[in-house]
Amino acid sequence: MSSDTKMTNTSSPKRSRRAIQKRVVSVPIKEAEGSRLKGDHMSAPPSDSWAWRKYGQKPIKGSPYPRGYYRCSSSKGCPARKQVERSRQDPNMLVVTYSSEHNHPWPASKNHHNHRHNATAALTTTNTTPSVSEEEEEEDHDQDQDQEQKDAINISNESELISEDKFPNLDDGCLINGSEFGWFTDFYPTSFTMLESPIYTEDGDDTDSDIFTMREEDESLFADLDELPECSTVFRRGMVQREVAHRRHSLATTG
DNA sequence: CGCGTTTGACCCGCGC
DNA sequence: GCGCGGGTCAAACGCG
Repeated sequence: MSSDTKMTNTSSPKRSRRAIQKRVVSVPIKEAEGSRLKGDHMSAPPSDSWAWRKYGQKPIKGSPYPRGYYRCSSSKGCPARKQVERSRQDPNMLVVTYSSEHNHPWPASKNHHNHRHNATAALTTTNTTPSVSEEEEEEDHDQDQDQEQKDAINISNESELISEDKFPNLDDGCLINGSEFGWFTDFYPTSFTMLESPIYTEDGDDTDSDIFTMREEDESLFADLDELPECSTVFRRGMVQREVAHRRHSLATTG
């Protein structure tokens, strides 16, 4: 039969659907974007500069709100995916789960106030490892980490769950973490909360910077990290934010 | 006319 | 082996 052309056959199910690194981020719903149009039945996913196309929506058990599935429409072969759902505890919060990374540079056509380059490159180039790591970094792992995903929902409530317990590596790789969140910060430069749980899978050895390979395109995102009056309030919520704040401080001082 | 959104169906992984 | 829940695709519709 040649009428497959879909995952039904072939496609080599090498990796399970869950065998993909995921990053959960909680962001407050911005009315500005929420009321963009269509009324209010839309959760209005925060625009992170990338073009996302909705390809599905499903009600999630345990949550009164449905979950929307987005895909990067900038490039056809872009594996980048995004899941947006409203927090069960804080309807005012949006839980965005990012999967995979973009395999292409920015959609130059989409002008987008191209931020001004600050000194962000300093940290990004620290552990950057251009090369592969963008098509088959999907490792497999799910144990307590998976649990965090659920916690992520609660995090949006207060973030009390974010403790050293969850990020033992942070003690040694705080910089790396900072870099990871770096791109997030720019996604919501106006009012983000950035409560995320890096749920990368483990393979046994390589689970470091390789997970987060940033490129210049990503770096430019940082540039938007200026003074966020809200950040002072948001950052104190978790050590994760603290790291970023610390990083920003460094940059501000250095550059 | 093209693109994006919407909705239903289908499929897969996992738990019981 | 069956059922549940979740994830993705595909066709249709609406808007720009």
